[in-house]
Amino acid sequence: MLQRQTIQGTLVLEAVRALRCHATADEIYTEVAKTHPNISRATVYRNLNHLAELGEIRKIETPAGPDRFDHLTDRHYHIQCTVCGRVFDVDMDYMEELERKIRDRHGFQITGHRIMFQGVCPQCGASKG
Amino acid sequence: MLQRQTIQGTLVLEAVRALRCHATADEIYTEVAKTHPNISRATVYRNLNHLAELGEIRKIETPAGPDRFDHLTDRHYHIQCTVCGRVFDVDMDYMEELERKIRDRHGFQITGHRIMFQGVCPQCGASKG
DNA sequence: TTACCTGCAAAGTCTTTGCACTCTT
DNA sequence: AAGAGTGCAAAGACTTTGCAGGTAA
Repeated sequence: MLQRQTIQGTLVLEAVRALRCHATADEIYTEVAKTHPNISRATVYRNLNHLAELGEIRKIETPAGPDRFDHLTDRHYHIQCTVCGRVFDVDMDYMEELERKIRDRHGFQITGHRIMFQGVCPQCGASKG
Repeated sequence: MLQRQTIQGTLVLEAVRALRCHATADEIYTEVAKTHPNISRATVYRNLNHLAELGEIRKIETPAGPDRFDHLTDRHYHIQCTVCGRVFDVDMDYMEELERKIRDRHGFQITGHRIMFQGVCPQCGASKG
């Protein structure tokens, strides 16, 4: 159950941190494969999921496209560019009070919430005119 | 380009409205197949996407599991039960002002946002004790 | 008639899993 | 040793797409 120290696991974690900007599993695979060409995608996925469970990284399920992985583990919101697909952090406080409201109104035990903004990033907006 | 009136398209729309509670494509397929057994999943998917583009229904991409389709087309938020996977509407006003904040702070053209709460629904919470 | 729509099957995308082998501990 | 981790390939879940024929307008 406990994480065993492996080269692959270390490289995956380093890659998530190095790529910073919410990389996909495939991007992480490509990054790691640069120095460790024999690694398999399955190992990358397994390590990403494992690290996410341990809280070392955070998995971001995007509405469209593959999941992304964040080196920041505090709760925060994201915005995804509908043109290039990249995901960015949003500068906004986490609104815990929303969860209280829902818990009181509906009979739910709330474990969290996520907000994903959609829009066009400055770069893609500029390139189109 | 314009929607042509077909039996399949009509049935799909009716099924989304009849099922109400955020059905998956597969649930809609099953529902329609009851009266029209020869329909194919591809046709269901095509009609769902088409109807969503036309604004007749709304597609809800869930963080985990298949997309769901909502007969309500106004903007609102959702909560997904992490046990049974069902999606429910949240009784909370749409917060347009959030988008303004982001637009001003980051250089994004915002087209929308979605909030998905996670939790355990009353039913699943009760059944576990 | 036209070109959109359908059903079928195949393919596509993203992720997980079974298996035998290899490592860390 | 023991069993978690690995690589490979296959499968899995969900969705889209190519094609030939059907059908609404």
